[in-house]
Formats: sequence, structure tokens, C-alpha cells
Amino acid sequence: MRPTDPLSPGAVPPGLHASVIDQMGLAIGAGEWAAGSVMRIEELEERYGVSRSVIREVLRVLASMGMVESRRRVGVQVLPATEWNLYDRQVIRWRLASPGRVAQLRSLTELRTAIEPQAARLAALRAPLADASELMGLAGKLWAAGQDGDTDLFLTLDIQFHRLVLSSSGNEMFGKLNSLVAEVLTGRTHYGLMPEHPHEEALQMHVDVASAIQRGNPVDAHQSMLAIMERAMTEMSTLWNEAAHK
Amino acid sequence: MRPTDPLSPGAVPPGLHASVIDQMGLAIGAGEWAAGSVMRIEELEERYGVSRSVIREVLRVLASMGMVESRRRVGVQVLPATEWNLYDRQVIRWRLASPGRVAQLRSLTELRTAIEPQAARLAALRAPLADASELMGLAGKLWAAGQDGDTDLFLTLDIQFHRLVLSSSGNEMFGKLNSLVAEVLTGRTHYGLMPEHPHEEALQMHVDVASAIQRGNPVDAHQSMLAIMERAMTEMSTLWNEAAHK
DNA sequence: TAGTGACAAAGATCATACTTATGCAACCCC
DNA sequence: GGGGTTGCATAAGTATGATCTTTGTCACTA
Repeated sequence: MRPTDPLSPGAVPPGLHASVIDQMGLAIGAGEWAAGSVMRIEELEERYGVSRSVIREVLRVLASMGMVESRRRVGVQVLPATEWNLYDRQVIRWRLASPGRVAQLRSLTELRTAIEPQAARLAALRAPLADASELMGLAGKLWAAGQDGDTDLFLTLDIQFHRLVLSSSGNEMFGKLNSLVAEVLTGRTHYGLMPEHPHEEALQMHVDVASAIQRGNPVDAHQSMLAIMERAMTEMSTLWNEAAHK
Repeated sequence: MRPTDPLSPGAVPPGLHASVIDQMGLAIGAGEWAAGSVMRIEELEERYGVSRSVIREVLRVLASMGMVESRRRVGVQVLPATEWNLYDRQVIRWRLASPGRVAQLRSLTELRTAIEPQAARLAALRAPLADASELMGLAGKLWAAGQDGDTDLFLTLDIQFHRLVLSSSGNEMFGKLNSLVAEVLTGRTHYGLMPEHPHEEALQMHVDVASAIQRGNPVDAHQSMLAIMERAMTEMSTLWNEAAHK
């Protein structure tokens, strides 16, 4: 067994950058650096124990996400959250890990409410037969996992289900939102904003979506997916209010 | 007059990076580097006449956009378009500048069809009075500019109008799409996919949206915005088919 | 008080040296 | 001869020092 890198304990997959990017993104996302505060490159080198090259490359990436901006003679300035690239997968994850999580989930779910029913509608018009069948299969397994109360499996299948609907829409922009949806579902589960046991109605709706897409019925597909979204929004609000009252 | 940098002729705003990023993004977006092809850092240094640090920082950013991936002992590999971060403003612009423009506009418009009517609906429920008034004002000016046939002004106002609707929705995810919409509208105008003279119905619909939002009528706001989107899609298809038949 | 010019701080860029992972091919054992 | 193993050359990764360029700041002048 080769000696694992002793410099990075709980390091992210590969590379020094990835690690530093993640740490900084997490810190900024959590508001540990208020918007407007400045850091100097030299500081950061020291704090993360890496060289200038690494820091600069990290900063470039964060800058391209709209999280920081560097100006000569001043330093690297943290930008307000309104500038951040909210559609970047990492930014989403960082924000879901932050205290502002709930508000974030709310707006993400609103976005899903706009997108996914449309995606389902288009899928009913355009999905290849193979996709439609797979969707039916997934809906079935999802039902089973829901009844069994197997949370992990349920999450995995749920992600797959929504991913397939999005990609079956035939629209690349919708398809690209699959990672966003996956983050949302994972976040909801991970942070306890999912009901303990999925309600039977919710399971049925997934079956309805799959079935409508297979039948090529855009109106039903749209309607059922919309119902799923509205239910998700309601569930989140409920659980969130309960938590707030405790 | 100080000597302007002779290395970058039509250089982008400030900085060497920005320039190189733009050139490379444009080239990759246009398919000049087929997916899977590899480049070596040393090559790129030479080709763009910049040092290694600059190239590396550029590559980091492109990698974070999912456009390239670098592997030791191999080089930097161009990733297939399915991996690209399609919600990044620069990626959108690069693709709109490429031959695949029309397909891109189609999927972007489909996305807008899903989002903007919802945004209008939410705006009718949540928009502050000031925003609603400004919207009415914009709709008025838009009408005037449309009647006058002042294309530039029309574009500017159109962008402002849609931006304001998105931001008035109170949803940050919708709000963040304003740059996407701006790129689409600019692209349509710039590449001749906009009718010469905006049709009166289209102008009226913008007024209808603003009016519905001001009245706080979500159903009408949704409906009118949807009509705008459907009309845009139709216009694009028509012009595009005409162009194809020539 | 406003305008102006010198100074210095900090990022931007360049150049170079050293480290590390890894594709490939030669090699060896069965 | 086939399949696994070892070595090596290569190209990216990381570190560091030097130099260039921009731009706040502040003192000085009118």
C-alpha cells in the first residue's frame, strides 16, 4: 500500500486545487468572508499552505464563478452573493451546505416547478420508446423503495428518474439541470427536509408521469409533474415551519 | 500615446487571460478543436504567445466550465459539448457565435418559454409597486421604439424589460437568467433572427404583461408572457426556414 | 480646496527548476 | 505466446524568484 499523501487529510478527490477551491468556496458560500472583504494572495498561500500558482489558479476559477474579483493594488475582493453563478454545480453545493440552505432550497424548488413540468411535457412528445420504458421501470422501483422505506435507494432512484425525464425532453438546457436537481434531492434528504416515509400519493404521481410520457400524453405528463413539484414545495414548507417552531 | 499591446489586436476588456480565454472558448465552441483532441500546454504557450502561468490559469477556468480536462502524461483534452456548462454566460456567447447557433437559440428559447411565464406569474404576486411602474414605463418606450423601427433602442429596452420581470419574480434563480436572456436577444438581433419591424401584436403583449403585473393578476401575466415566447419561437422558425430555402 | 505628481503596494506576467503521476512498451515468468 | 510486471520518458502539477504594470495614497503646490 503506497503512502497516502500526508499533507491532505480529508482531501477531496484528486489534486491540491480541488481541495483549496472547495475549502474557499465553502467558506465564502457560508459567509465567513463577508462580501467586500479583501484577502491578499500571500495571506492565502500561507493559510492553505500552497504556492502562489495554486492560489492564483483557484482564484481564477472562483472569479469565473463571480465569487471574487481581484484588483491591483487592492487584493482579492469577495463579491456579493448576487454576483455568484448560481447555476454552477459547486456553487449550489456550497450554498446548500451553508446556513442559508432553506431559502436556497426554496428558490431551487421554484425553478424546478417551472422547468420539470415543461420537460415532462416535451418528453411525452419526444422521448424515445426505450427511455419511456426505462422511466416506467424506474417509477416501479421507486414505488417499491418508497414502500420499503429504503431512503438511500429511494434517493438514487429519484435522481435517476428526474434525470431521465430532463434528458428525454430533448432539450440540452433542461438536460443540463440534472445535476442541479440531484443536488437538491440529495440536499433535501441529507438535511432532513424529506418526509420520513414518502407518501403514497407522491409515489403514484411518479408512476403517472412515466405513464403519461409512455402514452405520449403531454398534458397529463405536465400536470402530474407539476403536482410532484407542488407537493415537494408544500412538504418542505411544512417541515421547515415545524423545525422553526421547535 | 502609449503603445497598445501589439500581441492582441481586437483584445477583450482587460487582461491577457480574458483575451486568451475568449479566443480559446470561441475556438472550442466553434468546434475547431474536435471533442477528444488534445493540446499540450507548451503548444498553447507558443500559439498565444503567453507564459505558462497564463495558459494554466486559462485552462483551469475552461476546465471548470467543463470544456477541457487535463490529464498527466497526455495533455489537455477537449470534452464533448454535452459536458459544457451551458448556463455560463461566456459559453452561451461562444456557442451563439458558432455555426450551431440556430439549434442553440432554439433550446434557449424553449428554456425561456418554461421560465419567463412563471417569472411573470410570480412578479404579479410579488413585484414591488416601483418595479411594476417601471415595467409599465419600459413597455411604453418599447412600443414607441418598435413603432419607430429603432432597432438598437428596441433591443436595449427589450433586455431591460425582461430583466426586470425576472428580477421582480423575487426568485434569485430566475433573476440570474437575465444575462442568458440578454445574450439570446442580442444574438437574435445581431444574427438577423428578429423581424425587421416588430409586429404590433408583440408590442401589445409586452404592455399586457406589464399591466397584468401591475394589476397583480398572475394568470394574465403568465398568459401574456407565454404568448410572447410562443411568438418568438414561431418567428425564429419562420425566418430560419426562409433562410434555409434560399 | 483642488489639481498634480511621486511613491509604493499588490496583482499580473514571465521564466525556470523540481516533483509526481501515468501511458506505453519492453520484459519476464508461466 | 499470453498475461502480468517493471522502468522509463513525458507532460502535467507545484514551487519560487524576478520583473512589469496598474493604481490607491499622500504629500506638495498653486
